[in-house]
Amino acid sequence: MNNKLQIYNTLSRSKVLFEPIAPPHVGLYVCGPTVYGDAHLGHARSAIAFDIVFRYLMHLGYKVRYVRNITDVGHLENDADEGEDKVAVIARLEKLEPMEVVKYYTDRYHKDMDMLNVLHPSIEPTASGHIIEQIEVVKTILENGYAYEADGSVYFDVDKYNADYPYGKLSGRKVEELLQTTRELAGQKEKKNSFDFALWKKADDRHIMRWPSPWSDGFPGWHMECSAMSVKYLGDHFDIHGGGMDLLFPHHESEIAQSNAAHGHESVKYWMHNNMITIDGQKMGKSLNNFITLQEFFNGEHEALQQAYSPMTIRFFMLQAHYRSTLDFSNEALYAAEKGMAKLMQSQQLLHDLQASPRSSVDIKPYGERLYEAMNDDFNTPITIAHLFDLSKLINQVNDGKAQLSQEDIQTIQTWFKTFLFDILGLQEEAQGDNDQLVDDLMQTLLDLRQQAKANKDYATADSIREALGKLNIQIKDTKEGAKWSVS
RNA sequence: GGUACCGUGGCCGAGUGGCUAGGCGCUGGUCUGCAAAACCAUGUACAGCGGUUCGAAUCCGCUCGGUACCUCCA
Repeated sequence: MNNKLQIYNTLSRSKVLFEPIAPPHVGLYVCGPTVYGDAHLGHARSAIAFDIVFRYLMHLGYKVRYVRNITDVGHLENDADEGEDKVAVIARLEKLEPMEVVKYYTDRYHKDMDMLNVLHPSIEPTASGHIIEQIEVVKTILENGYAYEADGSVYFDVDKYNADYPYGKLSGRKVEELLQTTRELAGQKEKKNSFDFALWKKADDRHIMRWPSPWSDGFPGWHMECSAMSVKYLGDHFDIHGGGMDLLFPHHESEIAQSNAAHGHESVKYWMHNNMITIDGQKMGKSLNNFITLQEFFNGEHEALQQAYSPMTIRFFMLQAHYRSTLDFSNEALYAAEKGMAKLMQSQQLLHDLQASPRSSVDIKPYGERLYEAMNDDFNTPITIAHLFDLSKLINQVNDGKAQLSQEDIQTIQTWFKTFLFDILGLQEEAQGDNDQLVDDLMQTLLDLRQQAKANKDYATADSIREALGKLNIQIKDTKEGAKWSVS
């Protein structure tokens, strides 16, 4: 087991050596989507970033339990109907049962993630399925004196908590400063302080999603589900908790507070946060209404898109930037990713029929070491990809007779591609359409015709065949071994 | 206003003191009937100003510009 993995811990704002609490087991919890709309590029970022973490940890030999929740209870909607649940708002608009909305978008989310080749988490708990667990945590926090009840709702007493534990340690905030900056929000009158947050909220009459509790018919507070479910499945002290940077405050900060208040200690050893996707320099997000859904990327149907981009192009695009950097969306960048990935895939395929030499003209060992170094450096996928491009160049040079590789080295490189490109980065060759025998035979017929035309120097016919196929997105390449075709 | 972060060649994007990042694009060459692909060649980029240092894109200060969080958001 490789023990050189460095992870950037948001808590310490530095890279630290990853040392699991109970090796070989690793507990990984990631904040999943709120299922009230289609997944967009930002959701993909988070899912892919932690898919890489999951995949690499498994590759290193750890036994990982990966928990990613589905938020189906919804959090408070502050602007419009106060105290109303996000999922409930949509449900009423569409005249559907809330759970119908939840099911619909959960299914679509799963489908999108499958297309992006994101592995399924080990456990995918829903907030609505863990109301009892959440109530238990609220009870414990009340018993420990860090919360108070007001008119059927329960609030976390930040002031009281802050006397015993530093509130704001994750996000670098201070309670005194929060006092001056917090705005007027729903339920303000019931709170002792503006920065107190709800652990349990009483539902008003119109609120359809509600559950009984010792305090009122209502629903759990914003941050409760992750605290309750992470601990339930990973224990009250686990390794990694991840999520988007926009969840840092108040969501994750409050989770830390809830852990201390409930268990007397923090639950999370390493906090990881992925950065945002930007569009025109601005965060792509639900609230700004500037998002492009994954389905729109896949079919190209959005005014900002010049073409469709395949799921693997999206994935490759993401991985060419480090997960902690913002990544700016543009057609040019996506196009570059598409071309770059095709190049990698092609040289990887070339490996299979590469001419081996008695001995290699280069020492390939350093290439492999660099691949691991890159991944060990806080999952630096852009560097990993850069090294794969170096290998790609080497392969092409061998193919051109400008370098030599032994059979043994060719096999080693094949293993590296399988391990890093496919297993760890999770890329896959795009489906070549319905590639059945009939298509193969038809294509061979066409290529034979074109070859005959070429032999007769009837280039007009040869080119017209190529052009006609080009319009069907079929590319012809003349190689030493004859013409080859591929679907883009 | 508070907190955190960023500003790299045409585009995207690594890199935190000295060693070619990488991809895409552009241009020229090799190959090809022509293409495509590939290979070879090609860009003295680090917001500005000052400082530390033998040496800074990289450290420090200031200025300018931008973003995120402080409200649900991946």
